[in-house]
Amino acid sequence: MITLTEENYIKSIYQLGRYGTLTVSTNSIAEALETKASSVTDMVKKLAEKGYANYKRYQGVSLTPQGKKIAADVVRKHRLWEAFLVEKLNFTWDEVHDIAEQLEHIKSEKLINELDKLLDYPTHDPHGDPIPDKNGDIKKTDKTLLFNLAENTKGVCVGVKDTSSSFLKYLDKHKIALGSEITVVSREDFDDSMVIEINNLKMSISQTVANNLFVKEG
Amino acid sequence: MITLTEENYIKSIYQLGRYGTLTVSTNSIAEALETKASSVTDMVKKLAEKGYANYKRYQGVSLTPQGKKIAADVVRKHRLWEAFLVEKLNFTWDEVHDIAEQLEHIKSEKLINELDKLLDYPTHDPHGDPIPDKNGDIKKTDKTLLFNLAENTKGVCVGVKDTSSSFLKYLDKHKIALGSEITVVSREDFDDSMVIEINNLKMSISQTVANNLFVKEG
DNA sequence: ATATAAATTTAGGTTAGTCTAAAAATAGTT
DNA sequence: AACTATTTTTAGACTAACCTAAATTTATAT
Repeated sequence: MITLTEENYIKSIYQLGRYGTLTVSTNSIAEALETKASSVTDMVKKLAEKGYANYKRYQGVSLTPQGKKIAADVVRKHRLWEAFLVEKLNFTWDEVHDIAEQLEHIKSEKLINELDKLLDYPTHDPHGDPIPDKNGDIKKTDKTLLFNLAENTKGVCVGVKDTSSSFLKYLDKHKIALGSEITVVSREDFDDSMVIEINNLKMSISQTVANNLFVKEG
Repeated sequence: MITLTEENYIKSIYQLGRYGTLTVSTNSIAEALETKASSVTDMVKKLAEKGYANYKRYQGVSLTPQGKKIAADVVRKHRLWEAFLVEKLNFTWDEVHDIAEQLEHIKSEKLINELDKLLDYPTHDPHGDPIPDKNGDIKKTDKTLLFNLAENTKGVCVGVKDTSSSFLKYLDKHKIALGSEITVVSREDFDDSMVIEINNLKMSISQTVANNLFVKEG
């Protein structure tokens, strides 16, 4: 049996390693889980013993195929529950993360499959993140950060990188949502801010905002 | 903060004490939770310290008003989740208990209130057990065990006492469900079995069955 | 290449929840 | 009332997950 804590470590390793990094550092895991590096070392040894992780002292960690499957399952559950909360229970996208952190550990294959069916097999969660399928496979889309768009190009908002409540509320306030069409009007060199047009209104956004919004070009 | 384990102990004390017993024995809690009496003693001391239980050595345990509120909340969540699984996710009444045992510990007031709304404020779970309201109040109905019915009296099935999968499947097989009208045709003295009529068919049931079916007389 | 800084691991200790075995209290029986 | 059986509690020990502080390894900079 796998414990709740083990699942959380595996999920962290998975998510930290998601953008190419072959191996994940002890410190980054500790930071992500708000725990201490020494605790991470302990757990990572255990995960390696159980066959979920590859680990050599001082060399970082990666997941075995078995570990990856577990991680993808947890992520799948997390995102399906988020979709459920928004679609069926009137939650907003800034309210769902913490509850999904709890729900993602519920063990029942039928439950998650029925949830999937009830929601009509969604491919993305309310933040635009893809939902892994039953096999753990994710079909990745060619999205880029708004920050990478050149002047006078357009994009459609397809996701957020920062899913913190404060950022999501900022977006709500300015009527920026998944599906919004955004045009980059101009870029400011000195502070990397940019002026965008959205809903026929021009507004200035900071580099931070532009670096946390995913868009699909064109 | 209250831990998952503490919640489970409190729920057990609540449910064991539900039929009148002023105080619940250490052994009965141990049996209900499949643990050892010595572990129960430890936990019960802690619950008393935290103000959730009344406890004097060798004298059994009861819940304080605070403890009762916690227990009723957990039971409310358990039964609402069971109703949800059956109503919205195509589960049968014999499949829901174990999953609800997990879901009952999810912490989110909004979640449970929205679930309540989605289900249109159900008063009973799929086994006929009443769902406590937000204040922890349960309106109890005047149900009795089928075993207590005299010959030639009728009752409507309104609940089950044993919620084990095997018993529920037995009922399914013989087309006995909540709402079924049952007539006691005759009673057998020597083994306490009885013959009942249901769906225009006569069948014999054992004492065990009659002692685990709740009916509303008349 | 060596010194220093940063990251990681080890060593030893804490807490929650559990267990077994032994001791103490209560209940039941003659 | 005294003996026995049952129930409950205590004592001491275990595991999972965590911590701090010290030691070790790797990385960085002169």
